[in-house]
Amino acid sequence: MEVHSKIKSLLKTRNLKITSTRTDVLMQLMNYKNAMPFSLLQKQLKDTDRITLYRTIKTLIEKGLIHKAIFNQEETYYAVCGNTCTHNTHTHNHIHFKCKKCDKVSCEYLDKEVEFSIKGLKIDEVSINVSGFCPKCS
Amino acid sequence: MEVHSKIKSLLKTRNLKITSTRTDVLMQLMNYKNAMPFSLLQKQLKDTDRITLYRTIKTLIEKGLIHKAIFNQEETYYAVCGNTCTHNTHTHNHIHFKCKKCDKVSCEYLDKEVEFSIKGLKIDEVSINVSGFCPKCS
DNA sequence: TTGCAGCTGTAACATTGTTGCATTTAAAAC
DNA sequence: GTTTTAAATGCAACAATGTTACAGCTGCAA
Repeated sequence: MEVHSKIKSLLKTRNLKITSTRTDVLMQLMNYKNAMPFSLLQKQLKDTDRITLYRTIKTLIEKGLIHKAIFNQEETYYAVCGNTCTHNTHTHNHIHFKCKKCDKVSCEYLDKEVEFSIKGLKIDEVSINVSGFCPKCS
Repeated sequence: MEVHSKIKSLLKTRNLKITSTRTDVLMQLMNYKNAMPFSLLQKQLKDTDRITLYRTIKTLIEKGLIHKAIFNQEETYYAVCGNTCTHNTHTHNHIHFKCKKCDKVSCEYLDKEVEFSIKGLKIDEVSINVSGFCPKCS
């Protein structure tokens, strides 16, 4: 399916109106090979109001269409979710990698889901962020 | 060794002057059984200037005496490091756990260090944050 | 084509954190 | 115990990031 139709269908299945901001955001994230920093998203969509952008992102996250990656308190990055995410389950068998040199953030998929068990604790969400050097920067 | 002397010695080994703010911060973190949210630290040390507190924390992190835990973009939590941390190596064979109900954040130590290998990437820092329910809240 | 729920833009505000600069203080040197 | 000074502190100003309230606009269903 062509990207634009795919976006429309994604929005429709979540009962979201097809607005230009939503389409633009999803388009940007889909075409960007890594997780996209907010500042870049804002730059690319410079005619879109900052607040609208925040609200759009919030909605898309809530509906399981995109997710965010944060390393410490640095800039927030966004990426589209796989098919497994819905409004109530963000299943992420992936982790986030950030290159310390070029700052690129990417989603890395793992063969097996990482499991933790710590006595006494009922764990239901795991977030793993690793940093190091990407192929280009090593 | 008594806590106050221990703090003095910790600061001395890092060539840090023994100031009341530094002593107070370390005292608070050492006496608090979990990782302490910044707001609480600020409340406990309400006579200390906010900026000084930020700078003190920054220094203590740089010297490997404390570390921070962040879940998404929520409040920052701080905890004292184990003996293995220095100014250039924050060795953490521990992960951070946040209870979704009571918001307590704790450091959980793992038997074995978690290792990741993803083809092409040179990984050198791993940060793992899990959330769920603590014994009291399950 | 019309009605309206819900999306958008503007303004105002809150929080978190940083920087510059003048003053104070820890602790080394005397 | 005094003096000295590099480092630490407190204040003011600022920047970034994000939220809320409200009036106006728009997607889309009837």
